[in-house]
Amino acid sequence: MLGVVSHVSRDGRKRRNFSKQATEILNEYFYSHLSNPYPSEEAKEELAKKCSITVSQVSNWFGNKRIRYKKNIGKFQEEANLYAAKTAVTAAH
Amino acid sequence: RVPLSLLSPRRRPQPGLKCGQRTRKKRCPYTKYQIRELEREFFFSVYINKEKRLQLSRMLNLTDRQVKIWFQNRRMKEKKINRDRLQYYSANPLL
DNA sequence: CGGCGTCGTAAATCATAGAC
DNA sequence: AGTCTATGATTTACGACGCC
Repeated sequence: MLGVVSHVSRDGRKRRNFSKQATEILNEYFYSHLSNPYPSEEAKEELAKKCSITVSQVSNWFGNKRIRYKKNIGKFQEEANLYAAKTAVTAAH
Repeated sequence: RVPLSLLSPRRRPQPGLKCGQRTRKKRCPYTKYQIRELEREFFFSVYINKEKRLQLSRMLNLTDRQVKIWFQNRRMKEKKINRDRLQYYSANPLL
């Protein structure tokens, strides 16, 4: 469709999966706010900065994550436990 | 009724879907032809008047509402493109 | 009030990067 | 090297709110 930022933007750069650190940060937020995984605009901006991605990309990531998590909680159980444990540790100290 | 936007920054997601009926229509991708014509009209004007909207919807086999919503979405897409462009350039000042 | 505006989102779908 | 699946982005369709 019309131009847009995705696969190939003007200088032929292709879409890449996000870095492991970025995904880590996003998942930490998601699983520590599992009862309401809807970051405010400000939170999105902060996440975007920390992850070196755009605010739109943060929104896309949460949109995808929410729906995919909801549709198959079982598949994400291991991941959920991992980040739950992680945030518990960091919160304890 | 207190606006949800005041309860917490910006609205909750919840469709609510009050007890009645009105099941949400499943997303139906438009054809290349439909999109070409919608884009053509959008290029002419990003706001479409009722008359042209009715005419377009008849021509493309879409409802009046679908055309209205398509234009709303298309305008939002335009904004997003510009927002992303700005973020891109501010992250890469040399370009 | 009614209609159309934006904003944020759900859900389906698209495109393809990457894992196997 | 070719199949797939996971993942990021885009496309329809709305609900909630605003304005006139």
